[in-house]
Amino acid sequence: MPTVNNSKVPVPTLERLATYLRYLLDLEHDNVETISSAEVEKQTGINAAQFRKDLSYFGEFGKPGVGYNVIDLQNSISRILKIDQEQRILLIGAGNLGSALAGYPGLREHKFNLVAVFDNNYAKIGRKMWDHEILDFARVHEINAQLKARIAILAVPRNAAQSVTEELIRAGVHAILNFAPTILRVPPHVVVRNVSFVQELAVLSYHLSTEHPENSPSEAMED
Amino acid sequence: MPTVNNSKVPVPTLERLATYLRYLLDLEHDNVETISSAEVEKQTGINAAQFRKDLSYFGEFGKPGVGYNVIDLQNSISRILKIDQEQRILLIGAGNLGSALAGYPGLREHKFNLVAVFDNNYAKIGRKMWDHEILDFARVHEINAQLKARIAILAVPRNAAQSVTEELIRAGVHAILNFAPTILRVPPHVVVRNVSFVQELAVLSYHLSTEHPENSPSEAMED
DNA sequence: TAGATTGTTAATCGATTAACAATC
DNA sequence: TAGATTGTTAATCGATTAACAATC
Repeated sequence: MPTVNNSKVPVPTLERLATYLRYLLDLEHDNVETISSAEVEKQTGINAAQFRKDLSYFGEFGKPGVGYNVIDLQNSISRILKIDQEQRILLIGAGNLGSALAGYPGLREHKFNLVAVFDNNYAKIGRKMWDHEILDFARVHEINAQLKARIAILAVPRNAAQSVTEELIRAGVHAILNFAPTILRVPPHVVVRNVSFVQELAVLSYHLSTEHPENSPSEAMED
Repeated sequence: MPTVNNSKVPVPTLERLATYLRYLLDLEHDNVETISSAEVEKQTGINAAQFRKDLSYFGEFGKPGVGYNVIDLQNSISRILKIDQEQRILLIGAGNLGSALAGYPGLREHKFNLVAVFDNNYAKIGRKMWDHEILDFARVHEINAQLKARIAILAVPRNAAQSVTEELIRAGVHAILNFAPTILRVPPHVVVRNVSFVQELAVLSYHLSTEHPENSPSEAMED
């Protein structure tokens, strides 16, 4: 996917940082104070050298002979990903998926702040979804001039996705999480991440069929 | 993510195959009969050699000097991904996300057949979600002995995810699409794909902050 | 035939991982 | 100090892409 990669940090590194953060929150919950990269490997399956390398793009966070302070590393990763501060988000599309996303508590927990919900369906505009009034997408430019959100979640039908994207960019959005099953064409300064359920299921389907001649229920867990 | 990769086909190739398929459906809709790899590159941004290489893992699908027949290639890719035939799917978790997924028409369109919905909440069991009665997850083994679904979609809270996964594997599931924000430990014959909204947003957030000093709305589309 | 485009080889690029000197 | 573990370099691995002979 031709997603912009202006920096030298590999995208897989960024994805893993989010994984580490989640894992560190678990460790904090279990009152673990310090963790070594070897322990990370044992518990997450991510190679210890990979973990250290990922962090090394951003600085030095551990103590040789000791490891990493769980809370400090949490804070460092949050700061790297810029999710230590509020990130305002627009949601476009108040259908089933939009509604599920708007109601997802994980957003708030990570300081993602859904500031407005838009749709173009007059049957929906003016109604409430969770605690958000559904706004007319035609007003997105005007409204985002105030809100200044830079991230949008796109949960619209595929045939609307490209035109909505272009309007969002005019309204000042720089980053789009796209749930529509289509490739968005965007200028180089805009970042897009695609989520496609059907694609994920197709990859699973491929693995199933090739690897499993027949039903073989198993009890063993690896590691 | 330590997802199983028993075959020699790169996972990115499989992901792109699903993308090509989507694109070919658009072409069919536009009554395009034949397409060249150069045209694919122009319209999807995926390198022409990449496209040909991806297909070459599975055979020869084009005619030198001519290109690829749109319909034939659709059928070939569907067969490769094994989505030319019905794939039965279990959905675990009848919350907001589960409901949105169950109502998603894209599943049916791609021959994914949601055959049962489970939850462990007695307030939900017995109710209807779309056209599915919500079943007691405690009965998954018994019920899937009949249904023989091999794919499950996991839309449960993170703290339930691991135990539900283990029960699913005992019930004969080999492939899991995991929406819970946690790393699942599975035996080697089980394939997992993770979807994490927060992770996606975190990657977007990183790119935003590093690349855009200030608001600069733009009208230009690339290409 | 001449022109176009494939399938595949080889070169390039980039990400992962092993190894180890530095250091707590 | 001795043991543990980091940060980083260098080696390995694998995926992407350019180039081109084969062929329609």
